[in-house]
Amino acid sequence: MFKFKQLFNLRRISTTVIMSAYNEKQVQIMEAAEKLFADKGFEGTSVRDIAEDAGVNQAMISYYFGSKEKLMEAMFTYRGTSSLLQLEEMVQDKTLTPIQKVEKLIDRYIEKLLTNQCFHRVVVREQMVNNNGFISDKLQEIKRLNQALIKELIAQGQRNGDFKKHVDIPLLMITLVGTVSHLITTQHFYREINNLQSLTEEEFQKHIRKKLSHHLKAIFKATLMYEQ
Amino acid sequence: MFKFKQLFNLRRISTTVIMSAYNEKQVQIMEAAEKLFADKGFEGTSVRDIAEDAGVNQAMISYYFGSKEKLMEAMFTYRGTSSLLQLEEMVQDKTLTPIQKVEKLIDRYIEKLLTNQCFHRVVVREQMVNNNGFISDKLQEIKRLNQALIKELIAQGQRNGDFKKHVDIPLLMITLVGTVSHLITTQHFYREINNLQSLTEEEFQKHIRKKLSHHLKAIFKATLMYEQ
Amino acid sequence: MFKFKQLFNLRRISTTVIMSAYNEKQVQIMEAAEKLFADKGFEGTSVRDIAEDAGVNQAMISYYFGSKEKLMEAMFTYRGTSSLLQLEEMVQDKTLTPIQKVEKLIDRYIEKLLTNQCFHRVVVREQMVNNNGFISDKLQEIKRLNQALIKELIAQGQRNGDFKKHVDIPLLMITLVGTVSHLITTQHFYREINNLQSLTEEEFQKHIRKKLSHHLKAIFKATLMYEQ
Amino acid sequence: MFKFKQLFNLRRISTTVIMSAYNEKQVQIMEAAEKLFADKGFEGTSVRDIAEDAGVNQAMISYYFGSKEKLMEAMFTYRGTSSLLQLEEMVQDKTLTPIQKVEKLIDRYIEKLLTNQCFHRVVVREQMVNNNGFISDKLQEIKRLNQALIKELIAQGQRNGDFKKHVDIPLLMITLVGTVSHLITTQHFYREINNLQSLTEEEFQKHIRKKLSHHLKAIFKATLMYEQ
DNA sequence: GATGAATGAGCTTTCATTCAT
DNA sequence: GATGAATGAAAGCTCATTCAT
Repeated sequence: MFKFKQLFNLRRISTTVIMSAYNEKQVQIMEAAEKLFADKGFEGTSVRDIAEDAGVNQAMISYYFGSKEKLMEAMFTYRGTSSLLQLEEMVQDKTLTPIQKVEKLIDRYIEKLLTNQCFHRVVVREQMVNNNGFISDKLQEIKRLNQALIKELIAQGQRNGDFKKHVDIPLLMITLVGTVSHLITTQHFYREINNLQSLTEEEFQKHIRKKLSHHLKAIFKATLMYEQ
Repeated sequence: MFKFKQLFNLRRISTTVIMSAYNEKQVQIMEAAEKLFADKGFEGTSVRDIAEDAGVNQAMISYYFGSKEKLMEAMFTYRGTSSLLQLEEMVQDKTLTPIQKVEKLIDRYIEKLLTNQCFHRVVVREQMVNNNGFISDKLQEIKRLNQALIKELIAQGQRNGDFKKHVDIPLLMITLVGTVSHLITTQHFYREINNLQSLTEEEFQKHIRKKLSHHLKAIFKATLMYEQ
Repeated sequence: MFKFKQLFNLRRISTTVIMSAYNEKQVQIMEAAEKLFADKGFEGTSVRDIAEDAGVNQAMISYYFGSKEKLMEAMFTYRGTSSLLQLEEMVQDKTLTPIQKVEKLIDRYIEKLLTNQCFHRVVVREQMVNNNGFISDKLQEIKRLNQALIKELIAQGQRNGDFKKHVDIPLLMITLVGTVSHLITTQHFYREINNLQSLTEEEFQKHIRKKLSHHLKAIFKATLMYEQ
Repeated sequence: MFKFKQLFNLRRISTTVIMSAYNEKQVQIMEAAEKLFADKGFEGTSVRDIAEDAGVNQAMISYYFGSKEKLMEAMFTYRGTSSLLQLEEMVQDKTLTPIQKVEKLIDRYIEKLLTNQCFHRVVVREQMVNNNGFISDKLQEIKRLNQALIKELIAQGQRNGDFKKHVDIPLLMITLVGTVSHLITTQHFYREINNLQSLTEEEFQKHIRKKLSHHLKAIFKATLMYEQ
């Protein structure tokens, strides 16, 4: 019996290939689940639905993940690893000014959430639950780490005099995440209210990417920098 | 049989008081449901849970609302009525400057969401679903109306020269809603990451109210007004 | 919702009516379950089977008993109460000699097991499981009480000189129970091997009742009494 | 494919040694199954459980035995062979008196059941099922043969005047088997009720062996022999 | 008007077995 | 010969709803 064996393998990273800890079928299942959880929520999605969409047998979900719950956790392990903004090297990058770093951070963050909209919607649902065990822990870890790195990044700008001394970093983060997040989760309203139905899906995504980038950069600059 | 008779006509009793169309027991049920839907989602909450928490018979939910689904819709009718920011008179108020109106708007909005956190968490969950029928319609109507009023409000400031000409109002709205919303739905993380566990619940609520107000006003001013 | 409410009512005993703690439908279910558990074992019987045989909906079993497990426990509560041999008054009866009491005991015991063969087969299966929780406790309680009463009964015979001083009461009990029990559970072999297939079921039951009575009384007498 | 080839022919290798028709792995599986079937019953035991306890692959059980059902049958073939009390030579043994033979029979029987308690518990469960196909046949064959031999053995005593003429041999057999059987299957109750928890497992087994031997011999003597 | 009883449909999970190698 | 992967079937249970009073 296979069950859970390779799940805890470390991800081996070579120059080009990232060996996933999950095999093809598992990824297939997780991606079907992700889409459904995003649309209908965890409880609103049945294992039958997932199996059908993933084109696998219903029993295979238990076989590979143990339970629906564990499948969700696996999804967070799978996606969650890349939810860290991988800011470390950027924070230390000496070729960029703090303001360039902030701009890069904003674009990178928008990019990350927009290209993982399904998973992000799952996160939005799950982070509302107070004590979600494994998932809460995972999310808290990611949030804590991201905030620490951004704090350091802003501290650099404060040290060299580019940024104001007193900045409410936690709230600024919440505005960044909250703005992108809210637009992602309510984009159908945004589209309709602002009469953007004529755009193709692709154009629309490009549109909000650009708008968000400009808008958030302006907010960050206004918040962080002295008036010029 | 009683069913659904009076549900959809609000009876305006006097000039100022709107008597709810829902009787005591119905409100009881809706409030229990609201709390549970906020915590565990619509699908994650059983009619039995609601009945238990509301201290009523399980059959009574179908009896009073027709179905679990309809109960949710009733909740949106009940709460949704007051979700309109009631901005009309404020927009027309000639004793306030546009900038004062914006500040009042922000505080009113923060206040509204913070005092209706449970319902707001329900909204956050529900607005993610694309075609939610009645609920989507209700939400869209509210969003559309709110945006129109704010547009008019900002237009006043633009006309009298207080505000910049080119403002991305939709995105500014999304930042307002997204920031408050994200803080509400992830407050347990915010509290832990920023070491605010020592505060009482009440102190913590006061804390975020003040922080949000200051933070969002600064963002709005920076976005709307010319640098001085 | 009904669930488990009246299960813990005390059995009210009036002159003629014994109010069962279980309603008609519950008894119906328990009797269907008893038959099936006897034939196929607890694990070999599905809730579907029980529901079908009892002529009720599958969900009703959970509704009335909570679970399959709890149904079994209810069965032991229902039948177990009468598993006590109700010897108390007989033990104290001064109109009977000890030897008459022993004979009455044997007949009563044979009678009890033969008229409750299904339940008895369930007991035989269940008593093999070492720590069966509620059921083990129930069985132990019954066994302990029965043995205590028989000990007292035999002590009476020993005091008045009818019975031998040194009698292995526990083993004598095991012979009594084991003999009846083994014949009940293997009666189809007994019938075939001893060529009793021509008897009707009723005749056969009468046959073994008589045989057992005679056989066990002889053993008890030989074991308890001095040779004459 | 290998399947079932050699299962049903015992190869008599030398005059005294019977090489089992089952290979090491098969025996391993059967012994794990025996323990589990004894504890939890056939239906209560999953193929996975057996595979785990036997330290083999789950598929191997179907591979070696065809099915779970067939595994059980194989177990009866494996153990059942030795379930015959091998009385033939004893019955014909002219160096022993009938009474000695009966005593030897009792001890041998107690010994057999006590050293094969697991298998015996499986038998107790299975013999309750009315038409168990292969297993019923096997059991009936054993029971029939044993009873015939004992009949002959007792006939010897009757012929030489040691034993009474009218003895209910079938019931006497049932008392023998039933007593040992009932003690084996309810030994945990026996131990507790008679306060024997201080004994080690080994001491306890020795204890009941001795008690049973003495008790059953007394019963047989009283039943078979004239009072002296 | 209100509710205990009842239920069909659906849920997640485990089952024994077979397949492909 | 041996086994990891896979699966249809069935398990026990809970669901939202309706019925009968």
